[in-house]
Amino acid sequence: MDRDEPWTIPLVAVTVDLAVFTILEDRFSVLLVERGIQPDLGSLALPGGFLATADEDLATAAARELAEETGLDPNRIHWEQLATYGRPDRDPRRRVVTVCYLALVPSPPSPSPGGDARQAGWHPVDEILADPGALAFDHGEILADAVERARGKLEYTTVATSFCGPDFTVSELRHVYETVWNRRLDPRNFQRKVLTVPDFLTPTGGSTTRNGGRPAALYRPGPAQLIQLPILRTRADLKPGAGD
Amino acid sequence: MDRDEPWTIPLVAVTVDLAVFTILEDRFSVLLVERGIQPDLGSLALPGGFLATADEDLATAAARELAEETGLDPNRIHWEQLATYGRPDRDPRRRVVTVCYLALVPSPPSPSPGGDARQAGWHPVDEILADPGALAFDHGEILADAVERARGKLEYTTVATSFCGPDFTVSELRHVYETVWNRRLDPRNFQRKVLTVPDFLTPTGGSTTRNGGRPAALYRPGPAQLIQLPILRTRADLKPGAGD
DNA sequence: TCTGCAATGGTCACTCTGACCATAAGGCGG
DNA sequence: CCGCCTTATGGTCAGAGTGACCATTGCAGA
Repeated sequence: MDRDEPWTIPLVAVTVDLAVFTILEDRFSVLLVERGIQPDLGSLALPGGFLATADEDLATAAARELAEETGLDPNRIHWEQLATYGRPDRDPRRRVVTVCYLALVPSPPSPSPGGDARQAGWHPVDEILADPGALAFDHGEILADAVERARGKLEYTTVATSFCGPDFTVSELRHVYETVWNRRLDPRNFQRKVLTVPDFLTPTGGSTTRNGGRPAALYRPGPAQLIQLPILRTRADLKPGAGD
Repeated sequence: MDRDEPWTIPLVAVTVDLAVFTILEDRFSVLLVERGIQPDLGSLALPGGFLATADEDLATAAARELAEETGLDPNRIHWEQLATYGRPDRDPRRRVVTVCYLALVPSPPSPSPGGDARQAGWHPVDEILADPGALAFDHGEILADAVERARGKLEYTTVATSFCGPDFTVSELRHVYETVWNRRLDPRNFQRKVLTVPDFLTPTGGSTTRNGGRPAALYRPGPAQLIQLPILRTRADLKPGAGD
């Protein structure tokens, strides 16, 4: 910067990007859109967009994009800020800083096309992560961070219920954990654990036979947000002889 | 937005703000600066500043500010992104989005004045948190988030060693935990636990009598970053009759 | 040499977890 | 209507981990 030239506050383009997860056909899935413009025309990417105005609140922007991309009411799903990515060359057209959010949604509607009328769809997370060039820009890195965040939050918080419908069984909740963690959990031990956590689940009083076999008790999410004695996905690995 | 007027990408001013923690005189402390300009002239605030240029990398900006504010080499301390705060009116002068980072530093040098030649100093965290209006803007909220993040990371990661010097004793590490968590830990149980965590601590082979009493073994940080079986700050609360 | 202090060694009861098996309660088909 | 299959839930046991507590050790200082 020329010393004689007065410094002015740099201004930057800001976007919000979304990592929206659900469980579809027993697979941990992420919402991706097909880019309708260059660069990376036709590539898959996380949905998102610029702030609508220079003084749009970040969370408002994220909620707007979330509603647009999923057709869901942001007040009724779990979403939270992930991180901000700010390498200057992450978009070759121009400098963009992106504030990323993750969302966990229950059985989703068919995704609706976004502003660019591009194809949106759910993709199995493990398939996308296995292909380093699958996503445009730095969205592969962002997705990996979001997946790890989601996996971790299932240990310490009650957000797993966000993947379930309004009423669910312990077995259905266990399938959420098994699908997100790629790990089989013992049905008995899992049930004993989650029913021990205070205010994790609230019994509805009803039951269901929708999964066949013995009728299962139904639950709703309880008021707790944190799990004080966490459900550790790696604990079984600590056993002698444990392989992964 | 007027439909007939073409939309242009909004540009926003971006800052990085720092929550830098240390332990000073047995107190969990945060680095604050005294504002040298309006608004809130004279108020305390977290240090930070605008991007130097429109295409300065976010992490580079954070490292630059960190070096300026603490006099420490960012390559030698633990720092990480906290979150991004983007309410449009958080600064009454103009719209500013701030990307916040937290840093954990060992026995600090005296803080150096920053660009505005304003006073910088270390303040006990609990005193600042206890006074809702202590900090300018939304820095009180940011500080609360950073404190909670720091406290949580001591459970699941090895970052507590960042508060120690190059070589430290288990007792000194325990004091870190006790100071950050405001909680007394049993010396024997703490030692047994941290020495059980794989690669948390590496014995130097030496010992020290600097704390009086029986000579204590010295350790350096081991290579581990995550603590698979976490050290839970709240576990003692789970005992029957436990009060907080 | 003795005392005090802090670190470390040790122990026990209790809690939590992983593995496993048994029983119960439905739905479905013959 | 009965038998079988499936899934959910009840129960148990051994081992790991934790909290509380006390004893011993190894230094420094008087």
